[in-house]
Amino acid sequence: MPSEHGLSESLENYLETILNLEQSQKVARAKDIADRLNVQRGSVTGALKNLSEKGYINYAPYSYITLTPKGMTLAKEICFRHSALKEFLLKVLRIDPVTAEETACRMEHAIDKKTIERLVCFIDYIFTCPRAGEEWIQSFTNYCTSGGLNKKECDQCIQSIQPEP
Amino acid sequence: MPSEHGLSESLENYLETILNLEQSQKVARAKDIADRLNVQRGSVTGALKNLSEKGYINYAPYSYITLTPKGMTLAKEICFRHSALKEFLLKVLRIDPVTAEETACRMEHAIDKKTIERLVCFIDYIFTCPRAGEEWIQSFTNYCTSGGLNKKECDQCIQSIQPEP
DNA sequence: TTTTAATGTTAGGTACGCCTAACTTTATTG
DNA sequence: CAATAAAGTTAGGCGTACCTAACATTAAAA
Repeated sequence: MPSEHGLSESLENYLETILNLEQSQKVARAKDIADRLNVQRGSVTGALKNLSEKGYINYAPYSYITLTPKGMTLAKEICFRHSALKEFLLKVLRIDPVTAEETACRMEHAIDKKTIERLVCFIDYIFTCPRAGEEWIQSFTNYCTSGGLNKKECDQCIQSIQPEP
Repeated sequence: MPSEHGLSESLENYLETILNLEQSQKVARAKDIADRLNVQRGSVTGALKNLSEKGYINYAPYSYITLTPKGMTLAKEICFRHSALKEFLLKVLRIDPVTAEETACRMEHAIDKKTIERLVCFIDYIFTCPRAGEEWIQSFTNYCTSGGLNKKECDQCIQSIQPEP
């Protein structure tokens, strides 16, 4: 079992896609799942049967697909991991949107609950703590490109975050 | 192809293990690879053939295994991803060592070059920038457990990082 | 409503990555 | 140097996750 709950990366992706489709369209159709996951329609059927057997979706041939409560819970969890990772990549590391999306898509299956919660908290901390924040991240991107910091700029920087008297 | 170079997660793990064994022992023996990856000896042979065909290792039946230059480069890259991720989990997020190791092991196959470089730079920045640093991370762990910051403490905190006059 | 198009399913095939069990080769040691 | 142990290989099997192509069903259009 690749992940904590025992679903393969592939099945996690199906579940996630089903939730996304339920939200944007009203129903998840096999064709749309196939399109989003870049697989053939035939492949979807097998995955759906598998998810159904494991109790994550309600599935009957030729009928609509819905998530069971269990499936919904897990699907939301996966989506949450995805968006948390993407937010970190985008807003903290300032990775370009395309790479951020792709990377989040892969990493979401590898990260455990404890770590994702910690990561979310960290993002929160960065944008709450006055020692960090938006400009601090901006300074990070400068640090990355122009390589390094210098004492004078640092002193000025610290002055600039003094609390109002 | 799961990763940028086209090796599966499984084969990446073999390559990484071979490098680790080359470094600790002098040679990588199939038995040791099997032990480290928790697979049977028979499974190793197949993987070695595969890696050999793809040009990552020198392999002949019943002889020692060595990395080709190409294999060495990639193996080092994988190890680098592993250690960078682990460092982030340990020193920044302050995840416990066991979880950090396990999570790094999984995430190392999902993260791309651009992102890992950025992450390394970010860790660097955190421990270089006077607005961040060790105590800032410590304060993060407090933030996580006791939930939140308050203005007074924040003001004091900022005072405490004033540059020497 | 009947034809046609779109969608969904089935069946058979491939590749991967593991397993076990039998066998071969190499190493150890009495 | 032979007997035995350890390590490596092979062969056959299983589950996953795809594919294609043919077929079934449902939906849309004439």
